[in-house]
Order: sequence, then C-alpha cells, then structure tokens
Amino acid sequence: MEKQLQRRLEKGGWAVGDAHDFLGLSDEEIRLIETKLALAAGLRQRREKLGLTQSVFASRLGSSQSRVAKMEAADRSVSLDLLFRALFLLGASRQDVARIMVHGARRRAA
Amino acid sequence: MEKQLQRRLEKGGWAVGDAHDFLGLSDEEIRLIETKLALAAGLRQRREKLGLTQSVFASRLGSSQSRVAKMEAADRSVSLDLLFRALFLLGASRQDVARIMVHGARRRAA
DNA sequence: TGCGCCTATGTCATATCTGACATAGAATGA
DNA sequence: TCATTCTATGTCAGATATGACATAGGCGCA
Repeated sequence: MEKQLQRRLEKGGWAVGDAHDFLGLSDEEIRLIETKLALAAGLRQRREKLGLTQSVFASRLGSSQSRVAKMEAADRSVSLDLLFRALFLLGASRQDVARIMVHGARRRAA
Repeated sequence: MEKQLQRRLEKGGWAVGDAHDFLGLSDEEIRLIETKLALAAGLRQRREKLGLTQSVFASRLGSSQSRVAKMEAADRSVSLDLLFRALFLLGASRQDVARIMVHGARRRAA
C-alpha cells in the first residue's frame, strides 16, 4: 500500500521525495491524502461509468477539463470541497461519498 | 429538518433569506451544506468530549480560537479540508469521519 | 457588581484554490 | 502518415479561505 501511495503522491505533485520525507508526514496529513486519493478514484469511476468525458463533465460542473483531470489525479491544488461537489453533481449521496472516502473505488455504488 | 437546517444556515451566514431562496438551492449545494453541518457538529462533540477549549485546540491545530468557532458554526468561510484536518487531529479515523458526515453528532465514536 | 474564562463575530493581509488557457501525450481509425 | 478525440500538465489572474487580531456576549463565582 505504502509504495503505491507514494508513487501516486509523487505523480500528484506532493512533496514526497523519498521514504524519509514520506515517513515525515504526520498521521493527519496521511489520512487527509488517503481520503483525497480515495475520492479522486471514486470520482473517475463514477464519471466513466456514466460515459462522460472530462470535458463534458467539466462544463456541467462549471469548470474546465484540466481541473477535472487534476481532480482525478488528486492534485494538491484541488480541495475536498471541489471533490465533494463533483461527486454530488454525479448523483452521489452523502452515504455514497462516505463509502467512497473509506473504500476508494473498490466498492460499487449501492 | 428543513426548518432547523435553514435556521442554522442563516446563522452561519449562508445566503438563505427565506423558503424560496432555500428551495432555490440545488441538490448538490444542499448535500454539501448538510455535510459541513454534520462535520461541524461532530467536531464540537469530539472537542468537548476531550475537554479541550477552542483556544487550546486551535493552538494544536496551528490556528486561532476564532477560526475554531467558525468551524463549529459551519461558517461559509470554512472549507471541508479544514474540517477534515481538525477531525483527524482529534484522532478520528477515516471511518469515523465518514460516519460523522452521514450521521452528524448523533452517533457516538466507535 | 466585577472578574475570569470560554465562545461568537467582524475585519483584513496573505495564502491557497479555481477556472481558463496553452500545449503535450496517448489512443484510435482512416 | 495524419486527424480526431480524450486526457495530462504547466501557468496565471482572479476568487476564496486562512490565521490573527479586536471586541463583544455569555456564564459562573465571589
């Protein structure tokens, strides 16, 4: 898990140069990052299941394709607020989002 | 539920003048606001259970008493990121936060 | 009454996020 | 090969959130 997490973190632009820095993150920081990664994966899964392109979804969200890409990459420039709004816009309930933030994209919609 | 929600929204400074405006909110907006209200209530409950004052907790969070007050009031100026970080700092797990965001402060910690 | 202690609310400079744009990469089909 | 479609990444001006501060309100206690 940690290896994969670290790779995804680096890809997302997080300041996680090596294992030392990685381990330097506090528990809260790690929990927050894991939460965002789970939501990002859930967002992508939901969008794809609905057959929407990033561009189409972006216009519905009142945003841009590039930002949707960053959302799904859990880029450090995207907030939880934006991820939540995006998921809600795709029809997710609070329960759905709660499940996603715990289990990521593994679990299917209820 | 809606009456109480509206009162709390107005208190929090949300632009919810009357029932018409209230009903004018989109589903996504309502879900986001409800989520924040639930997290705010859960945060207060957790902090009080730990016997911390807003000031003490604020310093641990690297923030200020006034911002903690706004968090617990679900003020429109507080982000989900801040609420999540605060809950994580109080020892909540992702599962805990997921429960809180769905059930508010009703349910006790696991 | 006055005095601590805790919480609420308003303001503001600064930090961070956001949408938009440009551009590049990847994949598909002709 | 070229064109088309979709996605990824970098940048930036403008929007929003943030910590800090001041100050007010509430509540218990002497």
